[in-house]
Amino acid sequence: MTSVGRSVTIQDVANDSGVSVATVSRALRGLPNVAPSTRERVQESAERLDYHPDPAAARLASGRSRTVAMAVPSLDSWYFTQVMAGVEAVLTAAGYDLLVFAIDSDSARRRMTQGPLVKRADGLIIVNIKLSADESAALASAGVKVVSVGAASDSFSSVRVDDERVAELAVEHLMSLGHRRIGLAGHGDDPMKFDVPLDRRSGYRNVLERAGLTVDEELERGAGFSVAGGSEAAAHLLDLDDPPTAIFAMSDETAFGVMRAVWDRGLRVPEDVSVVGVDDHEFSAVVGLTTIRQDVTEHGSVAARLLLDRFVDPAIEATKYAVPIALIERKTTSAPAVIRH
Amino acid sequence: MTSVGRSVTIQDVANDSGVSVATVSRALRGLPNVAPSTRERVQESAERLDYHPDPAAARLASGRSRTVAMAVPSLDSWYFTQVMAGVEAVLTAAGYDLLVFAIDSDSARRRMTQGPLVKRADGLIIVNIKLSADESAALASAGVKVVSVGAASDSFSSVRVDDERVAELAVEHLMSLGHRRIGLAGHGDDPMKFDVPLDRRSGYRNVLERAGLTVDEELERGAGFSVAGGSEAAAHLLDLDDPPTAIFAMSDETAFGVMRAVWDRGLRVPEDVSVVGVDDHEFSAVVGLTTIRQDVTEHGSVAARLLLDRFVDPAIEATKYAVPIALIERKTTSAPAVIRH
DNA sequence: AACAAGGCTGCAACCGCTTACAATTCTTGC
DNA sequence: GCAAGAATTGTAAGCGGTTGCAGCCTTGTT
Repeated sequence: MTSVGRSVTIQDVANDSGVSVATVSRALRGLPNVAPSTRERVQESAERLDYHPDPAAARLASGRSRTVAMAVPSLDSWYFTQVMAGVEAVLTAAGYDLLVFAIDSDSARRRMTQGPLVKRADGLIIVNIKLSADESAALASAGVKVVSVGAASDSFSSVRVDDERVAELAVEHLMSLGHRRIGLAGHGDDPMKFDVPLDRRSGYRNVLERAGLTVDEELERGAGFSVAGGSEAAAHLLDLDDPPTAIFAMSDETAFGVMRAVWDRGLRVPEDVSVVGVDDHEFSAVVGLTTIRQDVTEHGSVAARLLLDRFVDPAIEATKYAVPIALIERKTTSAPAVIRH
Repeated sequence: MTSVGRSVTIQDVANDSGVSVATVSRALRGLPNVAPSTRERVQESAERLDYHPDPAAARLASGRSRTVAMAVPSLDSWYFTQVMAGVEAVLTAAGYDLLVFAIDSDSARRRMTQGPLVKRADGLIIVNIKLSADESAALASAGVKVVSVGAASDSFSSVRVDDERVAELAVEHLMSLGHRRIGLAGHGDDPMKFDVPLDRRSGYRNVLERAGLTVDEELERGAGFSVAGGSEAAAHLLDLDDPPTAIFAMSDETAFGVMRAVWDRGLRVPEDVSVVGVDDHEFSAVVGLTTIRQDVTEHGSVAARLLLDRFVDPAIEATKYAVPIALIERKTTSAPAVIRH
């Protein structure tokens, strides 16, 4: 029993409905030049026989895989999986498959831009990964459409937030509360070299400069977009001779780490140190973190949609989609205990 | 420029190395019965030409896709993505592709067990989803190997924790601190009908009964494994005439929601209400949540490994792998303010 | 009534790889 | 030195669709 019964093929449907396999193929895929009555008959047969085209065969014959790959630096981060949720929803609705890759090594990265991956997907969504010119060219010449989330690009569409503005919103908020010595946690050398941290640092500096303050590089501390990174950065900042009264963390996860470090020193948030993050992570509401909200799932759904559009019309121009942002004030920011000037 | 150049095929390698395509195929896949010298020559050609077999063609010819699908109730939960990280790492190392599906509707569920999915993957990893006998049979007869994470099964391998024991550890810990009125947040009618919540409730009840306490169903409050669910459940429990002095939440995410609700009432954790969760989520350390630790990523890697084993030896028997657990005491549990008896 | 123009269908050639089976070449035992 | 058996390699038939091209039927024209 449970023999792996040969599954029903297009030939079976053709026999059943009395037409050729070519007509079945055309009828089922909604191509023109099929008599309505024929199409109906074929559809009825297909349904009755529970026919499902073999994706491998279709792929081989057509050269299209109806699959898109998504490459992220790591799978265990909240941000990436939120994006993935958005991507998956749109793709599934359109009948596309989603292939997932973690790009956590050079070899994985090579796999992404060279042979293997390319033959598996029609499109690629990269998240917080910046491609080199060579890599972009390789993908383009292989016919793989790319959409970038997080990092901008000239050669393909991207969806991101205005990162400078994100930082400006956060820092302006802290300035308006009276803070003048504001730490920065989160820029730094990202292994994937993408520009989000740099843009956010620019925004941070813009606000300080516009207010006539001098930028103190001592207050800028690199950190991964992670809890651990935030803790490490905050520990450093709090140990300064003249520590900041507020810290702008480049992501909520970083901010949680910052808060942890503040608490570990017996200090209070926001009485001793104000903290503001970016994302509006699910737990931000739990701990009352003030943050710059962005709809991360929307990043994913927009990216998927842009890619699908590109499939139907390859000539469509690359667009830069900016997701809206907003300051969400909660309980981790307040006026500094001692106003400095 | 950037013309989509025809990529190099097995025929090109055959020509280059002066053998037939059949020999190339055998040589490159490491099959026996290929002269060492020939194999070497073929490998050298393949490498020089940058040959990568077309997965669609291989799939069509062999009937195997070297792809496994992973189905989760939702993609935006910490738990599922941790599992995914473990799965992806193992799969990628073995040269397998990972297809991801969110099973959030009946139609998605049907898609999983019937035609479409089955033709896309050799194996399926389901997380916190319990298959009906019909569904299992459908997959088996289609030749798809299944491994379950979270839910147990008789027909295929599963990896999970001893859920009764998880709950016992948590509740025993609370009892040892002196708590006698302990709330439960998290069991309840899961849309995917899986048994983790029920088993954990059993464990919870076991401890109470062993201690000679009567089970008060009023203290058992359903909730999704989410922050919102935890808040809702805790709000209900705290409104009881005789509220619990401690709450066992079935996941850390649930526990965070519980804590939120406690704080919202102006109460303190653990002084007024002790809280213990399950998972050891990344943020548990941040907020100091006492929890029952389980290595979720390991769930994924073990599941993937079991599946791969099954591919090489289909006759291998279904195993039930239990991931170790441990109580991690932090700062959300303490003796109750008033010891009742 | 003859003819051109479409609208539908079927034919058949791939797509690139796997794998039975046949063919050829080596080894070995005697 | 020769036949049998083992080790290699080649031949060719699929796998299940897609799609360019040709052929057959209707219709509408003149």
